[in-house]
Order: sequence, then structure tokens, then C-alpha cells
Amino acid sequence: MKQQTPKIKDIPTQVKNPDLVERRRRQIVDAAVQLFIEKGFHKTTTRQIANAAGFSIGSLYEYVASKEDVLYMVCDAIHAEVQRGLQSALARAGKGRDALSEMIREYFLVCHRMSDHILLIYQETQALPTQWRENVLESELGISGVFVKVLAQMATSGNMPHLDEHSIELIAHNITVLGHMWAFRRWFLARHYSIEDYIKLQTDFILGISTRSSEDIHSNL
Amino acid sequence: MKQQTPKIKDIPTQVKNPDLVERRRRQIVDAAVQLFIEKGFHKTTTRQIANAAGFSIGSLYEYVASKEDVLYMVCDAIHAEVQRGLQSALARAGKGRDALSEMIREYFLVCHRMSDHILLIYQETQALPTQWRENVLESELGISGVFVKVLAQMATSGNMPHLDEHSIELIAHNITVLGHMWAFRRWFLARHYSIEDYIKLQTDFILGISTRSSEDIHSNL
DNA sequence: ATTATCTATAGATCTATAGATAATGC
DNA sequence: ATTATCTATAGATCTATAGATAATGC
Repeated sequence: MKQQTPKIKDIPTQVKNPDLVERRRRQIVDAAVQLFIEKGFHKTTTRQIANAAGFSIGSLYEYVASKEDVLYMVCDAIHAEVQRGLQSALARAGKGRDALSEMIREYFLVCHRMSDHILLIYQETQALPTQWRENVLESELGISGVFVKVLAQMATSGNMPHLDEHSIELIAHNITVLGHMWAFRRWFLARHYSIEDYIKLQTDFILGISTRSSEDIHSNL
Repeated sequence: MKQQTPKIKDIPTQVKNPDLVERRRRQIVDAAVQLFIEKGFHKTTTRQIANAAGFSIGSLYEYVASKEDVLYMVCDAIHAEVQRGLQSALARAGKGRDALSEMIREYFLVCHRMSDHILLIYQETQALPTQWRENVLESELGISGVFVKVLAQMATSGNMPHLDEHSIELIAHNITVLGHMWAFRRWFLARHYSIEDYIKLQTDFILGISTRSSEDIHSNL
């Protein structure tokens, strides 16, 4: 009955009061996110994290066992936040033909709001111990998974030409990554497009294929 | 007449013989690429780089002024290699209607061959001093620039519906990033697709929009 | 003399912990 | 007593350089 993938709850702590642990860890994450975004994981010291969180280096190590623990908590918090945004959008979006473009819109807005955080995930995931890196990559799949569901739902309800499973999977990943693209090319893209321009153009780009059958494509080439 | 963007040649060296400098720096880059891919920039020591390159730590610092210099040389070499692949593809590719898909194919194959290197750029660019980070980002734009040219050429020669400048620019970036996607999601994508499957599916996805006028799209929604 | 290379280490970190202190409740 | 927090530091780096050595050509 041992779980194979350790979670935040499994990070050892010397402190008995669970509410306190949760509160202090939230302080740690909030402090660390800012510092990691500014300076990167390796150039941030554990002392700086402790200070920014409002306590001493000694106390920090009552709540985590290593600096990597902090990074994992940060990555986890970021994915949770993105998922929260997606799930609330999913609840709002209808099931009709516009469901996909509504979801794309909301997701891209999340990427816009959290671009520094998304960049951080791309840059620092590799610094995590193997087991935790895998967890973070799994969470990344979870984002694409939301789009797989939306696409599959539209395909079966006839609001979209039929696409095989593989195409659906790939398009879901494309949507996810094109959201990230705004995060890591924003320094350039924002010279030419507002986020609203970006959403509109990319939605057209993405729907281009998803509203056409494969025969249409070939007859057009 | 001062150049505003420093290049590799501007990295100071104590060694007078230019051929020797070039040779030793190539050794440094070859050694460092491997180490950075394995352990990341921050967890690789200058000593390890020197040893892997075949000389001592003291000699390393005759050819570079800092560890960051090595990272810059590595990023520069990677971009040069990608550009080489693209330019040779450009020479081979015709100017006809298949030019774009030929270029996509060659570029994706480069991304396949160099996925570790592309990952490295995403992860470590942020560790560079500002001036050099900007250079690396410019090189990144250069890749997209190749696709801008191909797309513009096809648009004017009538092999593609007319697209405005902004759409062309964005599609070029999309192609670039969808190549990178194979690099940083390969651990997952390769479970379902070979690189050839990937190229085929993504080419269909990309050409979906680029072969349609904007009216077609709207009438289809 | 000049050039290239090496050895040895100064100097500056930074992570993680041991042990002291303060606060709270029995 | 127990729990949480803090101070001080052991121990282990790691980058960059100073100064010695070896090799080459005048």
C-alpha cells in the first residue's frame, strides 16, 4: 500500500503542528518563487529563502530536508495554480462548438499571467532529483490531458471532424506548448502582438486543422 | 565603429596564436556541451571542463575569462549547428509548393538529432550575463527568420493563399517551437510517435491554416 | 625572451546541522 | 517537558589567479 510517487506531504518535517507546517511551507514557496524567478534556483541561497520567508535558516530546515525540496514545492504550487485556472475555465465553458476556443483563450490567459512561472518550470525542472522531476513532468501531462478531453468530447458530439486518438493527443500538446510559447518568447512577440491578438491568431491557426478532414488537406496541396 | 554586440572573438585570451585559440576553444566547447547536458551548467565545475578538454584548470582560464564564457561559447556553437542544418536544407529545397514541408522536415530532423542541445539552451540561457543572453535570443530569432523567408517567398509566388506579415511571422515561430517541442517532450511523445510520424502529423497541422484564406476559416466555424 | 601550460591555493562562498534559547502547557 | 526558533559554524565546495615550470625560437 506504499505509494510509489512521493508528494509534498512526504517531505519530512521536525515540526508536529500540521497547520503550522502548511502555513510555513506556503511562506517558503511564496518567498522562493520570487527569488527563483529573479535569480534562478542555483543562484538563490537557502539563507535568502529563509530571510524572505521571514525566519532563520535553521527554521527553514525544520520544514524541508534540502534546497531541492523547496524547488519541488515551488514547481508543485505552479502546476496546481495552472490546473486551478484550467478547471475553473472548464466549469464555465459550454460543451458546444465553441468549447475548445473558450478553453484555449482561458489557458492562454493563464500562460500570460504566469509566464515567469512557466519559464521557471522549463529552466529548473532538470535540477530536481529524479523522482520529483518525474512528478513534475506528469503534472505537465495533466495540462495537455485537459485538452485531450475537450477535443475528444467535441469529436464525439460531432462539433468537429473525426480525428483519431493520435491526432487528438498531438493537438492537445500543441495547444499546451503554444501557450508556453507566449511565456518564453514574450520578450519578442509582445513587440508585435497583444495577448488578445496572440489568442486570436493562434486560435485560427489551431482550428485550421481541427475543423478539416484529412482529405481536404491533401486535395489542397 | 565599436560593435554593440560582443562575439566569441571578443572573449579575451592570454594566448597569442589564433589557430591554437580556436582549436583549444573547440576542445572546451566539445567537453562542456557533454558535461552541461549530463549535469547542467551549475553542477559542472570548471575543473571538470578543463579535465574533459584535456588540460588543466589554469590553462582553461588562458582561453576564457569566466565560466559564463564557456556557456556562451556552447550556446553559440549549438545555434551555429542548427543554422548550418537549416541553410543546407534551404539550398536543397526547391522554391515550389513543397518547399515549406521540405524545410519543416529537415528542421524537425535537426531538432531530433539535437534535442539534448536544444533543451540545454532552454534551461541555461538564463544563466548568461545580460549582453550574451541577448545575443543567444537573437540567434533564436534567426531560426524563425528562415521560416519567415520561406513563407513569404511562397506567398508571393502564389503557392499559398496570401497571409499578412503578422500571420507569417507567427506561423514561423510556431514551426520553430513545434520543433523544440519534440526536444522537450520527446520523453513522452516517443512513446506514441516515431520522429517520422511526428513530422507527418505536425506538417498536416501546420499546413492546415497556411493553405487556407481567412474567409475559409470563418465560414467553417 | 616569449609563449603556453601546470600546480597550488587564496578567498569566498553555501548547505545543512548541532546545540542554545525562548515560549507554551502540564 | 515539549515544541519551535535561532545563532554559530563545520565541512565541503568551487572559481579564478599567482607564480613556477617547460618548451620553443632568437
